[in-house]
Amino acid sequence: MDAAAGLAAAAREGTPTRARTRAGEANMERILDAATEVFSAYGFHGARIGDIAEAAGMSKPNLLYYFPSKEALYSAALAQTLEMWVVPLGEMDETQEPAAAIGAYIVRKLEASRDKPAASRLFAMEIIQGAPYLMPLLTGPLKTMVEEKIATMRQWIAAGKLAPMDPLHFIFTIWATTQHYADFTVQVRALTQSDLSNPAFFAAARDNLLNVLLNGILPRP
Amino acid sequence: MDAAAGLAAAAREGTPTRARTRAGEANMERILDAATEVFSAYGFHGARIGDIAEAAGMSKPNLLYYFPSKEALYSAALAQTLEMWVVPLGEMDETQEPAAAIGAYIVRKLEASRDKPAASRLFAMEIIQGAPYLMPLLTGPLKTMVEEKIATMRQWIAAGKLAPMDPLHFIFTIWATTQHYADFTVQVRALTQSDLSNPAFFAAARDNLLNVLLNGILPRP
DNA sequence: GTCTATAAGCGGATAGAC
DNA sequence: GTCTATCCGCTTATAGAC
Repeated sequence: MDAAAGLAAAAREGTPTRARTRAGEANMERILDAATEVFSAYGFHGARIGDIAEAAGMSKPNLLYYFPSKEALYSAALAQTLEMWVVPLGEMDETQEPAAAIGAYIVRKLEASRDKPAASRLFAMEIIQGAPYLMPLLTGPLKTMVEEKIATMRQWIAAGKLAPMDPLHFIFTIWATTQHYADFTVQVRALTQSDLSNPAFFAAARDNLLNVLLNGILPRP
Repeated sequence: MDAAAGLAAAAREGTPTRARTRAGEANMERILDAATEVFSAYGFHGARIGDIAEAAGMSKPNLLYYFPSKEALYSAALAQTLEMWVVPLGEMDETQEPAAAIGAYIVRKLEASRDKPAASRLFAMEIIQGAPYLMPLLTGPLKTMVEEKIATMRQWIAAGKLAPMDPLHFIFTIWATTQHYADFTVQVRALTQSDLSNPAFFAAARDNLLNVLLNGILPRP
């Protein structure tokens, strides 16, 4: 979707890189993956450039050859994360049936929590810490997109396809519940000895969410 | 409730303090409040003892007179936070009607997000970072308590007072949705220009949650 | 109990050889 | 492009006067 792609692209702006060779690109990818992992686990200040370099299999100065500073690296890791975060929302539109559209969105978000948990945690930490890097994107493109989706849900309600409810708070409810499994994995694991990477657990989480959330908003027959 | 009090008390263990005078106690409280604020905003590593001291209105060495190290201070702030986190869960028991009991729990948690948002964020950061301090409490007392509440919900389901569902995932759903308003305040504010401290916004969030979550689990008439 | 001054160590970033 | 060696600033924690 356009808005989502634009949002992610906007986040990438102002991130000076290096080296356009094939090996260089591969290195940058390894660095970004390592950075996502380490930043999400220790926060911006707690993360050590040396740890990221080690995880990426290179020396500290070599990492700094590709990304000029810790801030630039953090910013780049966040930008990569954003894409995963907003694209699924863009896929929901008013031509679909609400139960199918919202159900698909919930499942996509839950899959994202399963497949890229560190990215979800990185995003969560950035927001918790006040969104120093992402704030312009929240108040700009993300807001526009959310308003679009609220309008879609209002149409569904007007058409009697959804029970009357507050679409904005319902979007928060979807975000909160699906991201919880990634952001609070450690707590989930402590209480269940399992997580989304276990197919049976994933299915149970998915069924609970579809069941509770869709039952909560579909009109009573 | 006993389990909840025990949990919070356990978290306080091993936190050597100082000074038992009245003024000393007041200072320690001011320090803990400041610490909760600063640690939740910057993370453990990002937080500066100097900033906490300033926010508490005293010098850095004086703060270190009350708490022997940054770690001890962090640990103490977390312990204070835990109480707020677990006590409401303990209040839910099988003598109540499920809709009333669960509804009351949701509202209590949402009030906690409104009244102590920094504490919620501190807890979230600790979990996201792997729960280095709280892990023993998660696998021990918290787990016991959650299992108790799951049993309660199973009784309600067996009695036909709740639709068949997965109580554990439903508890995650409640935690996720209520804490979202504290942990992601910055995003919520960016999208709505409001937050839980605004009574109308609080009412809208509460009504959405009660509506969606309770509709989702009450048996169809 | 509270302060000033300072010690000690760590981590981001750079210089410069290869 | 990648490394070793090093600089410099910043922050925790302590010493010791008041």
